[in-house]
Amino acid sequence: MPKPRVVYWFRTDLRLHDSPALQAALDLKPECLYPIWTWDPHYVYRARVGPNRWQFLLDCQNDLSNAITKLNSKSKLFLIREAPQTLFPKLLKAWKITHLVFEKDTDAYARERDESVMEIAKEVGVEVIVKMGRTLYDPDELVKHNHNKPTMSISQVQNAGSKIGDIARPIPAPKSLPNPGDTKLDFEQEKPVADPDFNAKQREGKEGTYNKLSGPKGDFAVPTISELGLKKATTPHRGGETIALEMLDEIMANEDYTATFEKPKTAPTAFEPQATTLLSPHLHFGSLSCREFYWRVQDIVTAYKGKASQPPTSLTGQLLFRDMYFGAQASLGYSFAQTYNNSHCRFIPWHLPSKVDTTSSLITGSYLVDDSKAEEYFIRWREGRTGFPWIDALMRQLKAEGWIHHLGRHAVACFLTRGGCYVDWERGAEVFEEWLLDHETACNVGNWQWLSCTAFFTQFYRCYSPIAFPQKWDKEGAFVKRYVPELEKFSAKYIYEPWKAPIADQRGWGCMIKGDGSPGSTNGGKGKVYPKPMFDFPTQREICLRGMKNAYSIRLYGNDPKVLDGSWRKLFDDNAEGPTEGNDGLPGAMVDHEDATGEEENHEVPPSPKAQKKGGKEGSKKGHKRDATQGTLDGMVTRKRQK
DNA sequence: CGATTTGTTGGAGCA
DNA sequence: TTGCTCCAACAAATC
Repeated sequence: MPKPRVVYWFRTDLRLHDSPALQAALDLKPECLYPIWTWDPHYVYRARVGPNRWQFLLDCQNDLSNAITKLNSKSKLFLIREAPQTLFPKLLKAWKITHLVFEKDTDAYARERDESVMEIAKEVGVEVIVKMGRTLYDPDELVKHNHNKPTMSISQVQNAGSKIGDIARPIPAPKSLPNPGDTKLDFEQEKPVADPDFNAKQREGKEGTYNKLSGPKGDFAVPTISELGLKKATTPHRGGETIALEMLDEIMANEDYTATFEKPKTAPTAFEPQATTLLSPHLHFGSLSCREFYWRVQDIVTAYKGKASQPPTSLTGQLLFRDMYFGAQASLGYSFAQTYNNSHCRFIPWHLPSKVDTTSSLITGSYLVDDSKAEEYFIRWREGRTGFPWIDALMRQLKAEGWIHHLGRHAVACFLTRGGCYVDWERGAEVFEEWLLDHETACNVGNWQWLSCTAFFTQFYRCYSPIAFPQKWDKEGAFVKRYVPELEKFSAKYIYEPWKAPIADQRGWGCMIKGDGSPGSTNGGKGKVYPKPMFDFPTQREICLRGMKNAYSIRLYGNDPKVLDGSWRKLFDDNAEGPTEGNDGLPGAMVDHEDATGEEENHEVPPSPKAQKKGGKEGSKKGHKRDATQGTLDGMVTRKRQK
């Protein structure tokens, strides 16, 4: 029997330490091993990925490629610029591959992709080996041991986990790697269809992801930001396994911190240094193994003389939440990431609801502007000019650095949804998806559902105040002053509500509180301005609470027939909060296939709020392409059957 | 079964 | 400064 020729396909496991799948590849004792990456058009065009996360990904790839070369000077991470669905049929033949090995991925799209790749491999007689490695427990196993239901609470995860058994100890990094074989590519490159391109706005140069199979120099190198045409990153946080392991070492060196960590007690206002580990982006890209993290912490906790913290607030508890969200997503699939058709997400008639493609039941990536005020609130929230310094500082930090503290995420998420703007959580989740370095669909979606009280959490009367909450840690407002420098001279008394500062003080502190923070609102060239608050918070909080109480009493979930067909409106008063008016509008914000508007920027503000949906359709745009956020790649990659 | 407790991370007022 | 109750009140888990 000939020796195996193996392709190891890296995805969200960009590391050498503790990779069960890589270990399985090496256990084959292959004649040659090709470590590869393929550019998935779902990531390039359909996921929302800002410059900071692109940079972090390229960092991870560079670091991994260098680490591979250190183990074998003939090897590296081979980046091949084509969609896996079209590349593999050709590549597996060209390189005479016998085995394809990769880490299991239970994200909704990834499952579909991997299914089709496995089918391809079968057709060309290549054996596929898949190993779980991304989470503490295999999400499918968690679900199985949770009575085949999505894991919706930490206790469910703990119960299911205890039935699965012990969490595996990490596997050491390999000490050597086999040579790759001949890397000739004697086939044509097939380019995916770039349209629609959700990431067009992330680019300033020419998009060159798919210019040549082996890259511009033909050496399979990690692409540069300029090759991909991307804007420059602004984050100080960098990727790669080397950095991740250094960070882990540094954190573990502080045994008190590691053993007594309690998430709710860490300060979201800390910035030098941050109060939490900042390892989440590494967990996302796999530059740090969650089992490595788990056992390093657990061993310190076991040996700790004092009183150690416990899950769920402890460091290991944080990993259990991650597993919980993966378990929920693994069970619910595409519907997990949206309200529509989601059996476990409560239906609330938020403003700015997602449009839904009637043929797929998936949200399209664009939304209905049912209310011009809500649209203004959303845009000001996104741009960090709400007039609430705590919220604005967080949103500016998020955009610039790609990371904010977990409690800061709570504050801005509550503010956008149930505790302020009454805007659909899906709007906020999309912004986080674009800007977060650590964006993980399962965790992001789960946390937005949590904070909006649509799943996982229900106590909507527990509402974060943008004024009182940050004072728990930062009375002086040092955090605000760091990210909203306009206010750097403001006294502690007014730092969280600067609109209350006397005009004379505002003048003395060199910043007037006026306008809405848009580029046009200045002080006529005389000093700085910071916007007035966009609403009275106590009033808005009351409106939201009333809306939530009402929606909760109606008790609809995303898969209720009344939600699916639009008759939910009959259950809400015409003057209830949200797009509730009338009894015969379109179902939710459902749109016909052809009516899906492509671009996020397409939202014309309606002349009068609530008027728009009366007519229903906004004019037919025949032949418009489909643009599902979480959707499949229909029409993007065409799989050619091999003879 | 109904009652009680618990749930990672609220706020205001008070001792 | 910390810890307590109440606010107006959800729902799953547990007793």
